[in-house]
Amino acid sequence: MPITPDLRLRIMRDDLPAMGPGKARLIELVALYGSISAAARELNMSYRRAWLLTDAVNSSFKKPLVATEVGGKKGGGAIVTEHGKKIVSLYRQMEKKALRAIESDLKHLKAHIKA
Amino acid sequence: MPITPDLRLRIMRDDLPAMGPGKARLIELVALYGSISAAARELNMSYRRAWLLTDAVNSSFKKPLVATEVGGKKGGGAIVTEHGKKIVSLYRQMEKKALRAIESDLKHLKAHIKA
DNA sequence: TACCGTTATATTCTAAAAAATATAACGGTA
DNA sequence: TACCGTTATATTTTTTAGAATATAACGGTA
Repeated sequence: MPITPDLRLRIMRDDLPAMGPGKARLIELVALYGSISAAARELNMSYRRAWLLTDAVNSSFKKPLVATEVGGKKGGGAIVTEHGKKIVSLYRQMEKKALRAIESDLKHLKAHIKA
Repeated sequence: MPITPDLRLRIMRDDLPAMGPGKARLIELVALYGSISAAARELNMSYRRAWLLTDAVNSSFKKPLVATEVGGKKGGGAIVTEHGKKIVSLYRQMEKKALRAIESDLKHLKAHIKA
């Protein structure tokens, strides 16, 4: 089925993205691996970029979504706070709701697009 | 109010965008001006890009959304077909529905973002 | 005929985004 | 002490999306 919707939701703060699909995905992988650099590797993204994204998220929200520590047994690491998990989960739910809201119209629209 | 949602809906056909926010806006301006080049000027977009976008739209849909003619009294021009107007209107409605579907969650999310 | 503004199309240039690279500091372990 | 993998940060390079530029053809008008 080659015709699909691509719905991107970004939450802008002063015209800068505070949350969006890339940041959400990154945070999910940070939660999985406990490391910004491991998440970046998984996404084939430079560590710098991944760090800048987490930094932007943390400085956009009132409370941090990602907590980092440098040095230590594993050299350091990052965890996603409980608060952060709730925020990402809410964001994902919003994506799903938005998609559900258009699915019947989408079916109609698809009928007019070449297969 | 500096915190706003930016919701972009793109309809992908074989991983290429068949309809999206840029194409919809362009088509609306073509309808208004009766010309691809006038629409491009209004959008501060190169004519080439505008033409490529309309071309991509027309070749993605079964029936053309934009009909062009070259030469003639005004040098040529472009009109948006009735079918095209319906498609763009449907797309705009989908955007609105998607936004409405998330507005209450958005309010909740906003509360966690710095003012 | 010589223009005019447009569509249609190709080629070159540019600026923004991301990657690559580099470096320092941290806090553990051997 | 000398590593190790990480966070944190700056600088340089590369990629690439879009702009600029150029050209042809079309169908009217003067």
